[in-house]
Amino acid sequence: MGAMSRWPSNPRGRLEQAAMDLFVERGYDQTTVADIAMRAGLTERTFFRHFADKREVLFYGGPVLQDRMVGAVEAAPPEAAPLTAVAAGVTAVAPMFAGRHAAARLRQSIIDSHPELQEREVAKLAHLAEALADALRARGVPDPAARLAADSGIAVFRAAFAQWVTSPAGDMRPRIDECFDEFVKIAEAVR
Amino acid sequence: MGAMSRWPSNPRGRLEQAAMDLFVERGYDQTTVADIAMRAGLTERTFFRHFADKREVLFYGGPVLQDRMVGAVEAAPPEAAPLTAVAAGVTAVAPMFAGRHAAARLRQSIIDSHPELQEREVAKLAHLAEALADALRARGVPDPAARLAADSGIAVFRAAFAQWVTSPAGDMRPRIDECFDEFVKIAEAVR
DNA sequence: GCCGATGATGTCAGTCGCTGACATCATGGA
DNA sequence: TCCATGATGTCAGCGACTGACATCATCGGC
Repeated sequence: MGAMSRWPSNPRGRLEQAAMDLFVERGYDQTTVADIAMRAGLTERTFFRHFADKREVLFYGGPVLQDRMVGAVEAAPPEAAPLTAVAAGVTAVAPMFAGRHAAARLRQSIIDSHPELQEREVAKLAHLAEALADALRARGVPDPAARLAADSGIAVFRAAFAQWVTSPAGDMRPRIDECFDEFVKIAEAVR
Repeated sequence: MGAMSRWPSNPRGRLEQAAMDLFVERGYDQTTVADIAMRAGLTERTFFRHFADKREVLFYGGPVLQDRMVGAVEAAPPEAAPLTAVAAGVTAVAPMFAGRHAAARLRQSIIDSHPELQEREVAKLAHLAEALADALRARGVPDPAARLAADSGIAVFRAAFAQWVTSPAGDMRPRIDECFDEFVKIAEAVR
């Protein structure tokens, strides 16, 4: 096993850092993978052993977020309504952003600077929605309700995140609650 | 429905058709852009003059759909609630799928066969959602409501489309209405 | 009917993302 | 000590994509 994260090693972290730095310094498409690897003291080939492609270096936190969110949905009481379970999933993830406001902001500015990265971001969110929908189906929620509830949860998350990053630092939780309330109001106002 | 254009020209259509054929015959990543161009009687360079990249050849109908949907939102009565306006946009687009069930099904099976294409598809939907949100903001709907209502509309559209393609041929309109009702029920059940 | 402008296409060369195959090297356990 | 293992380096190559320039067809003006 022994994957120690001492200083000289931790190649993955070094690659992530080098990539972020270079993307900020020169921009995403003025940075080659070879550049990133060189700054991290590694080779291009090694980069691709740690990340599936150039974009992925910015999205490595994804799986953790997904596991947490899906776990909270699975842990919700069986009698909870679909959207209630999804809301539990979304709020369960809020603490993961504590103290990361500056980093999230920087990361988001990079993503917003290049369509290729935005594409990957929405793909990650779609994947997350799919995992949420699967968790709901496992709770007995049929389609299309499962898909709709999952996509609704992601919509709330996206809106809350957007509010959170563009505001001065603070907790993400109240933003989620606000957006969730707003979401319900919008849906009810249609009557 | 063939409408396979006449012999002379219409290079874009020929490229689209050649790409579809080859993707079905050999699969997406066993098909090079040079293959597509050759079958269409053109060169690789010409392919990239008509489509921004290899994926785009499958997504050329996007802008039309978006214009129609956004137009319907803009045309909705000013006093209509955000989600009502969005619903008008989504339903306005249903007729565009009439008589295209088989084609849509084929296209979807190709997209589902490769992550790169799924990524592009959700990116297109995200772009559509953004356009919808802009139309709502132009109607005076503030954030995060505009974003939430737009994403909700896209969620309904996705769910309705998924129901429609996986069912025997028929009109898409009732699917949209069903999914919209289901969506409202889900949102209300949270109380 | 000729002629030059315009736009679409072909040709060529090159960069970069990404992969397979194989060599090297450090580490740790038998 | 030795060798199994995993991480890294090296090399060759494919395919997506782009810029630059040449060619060619078409068409309006003369």
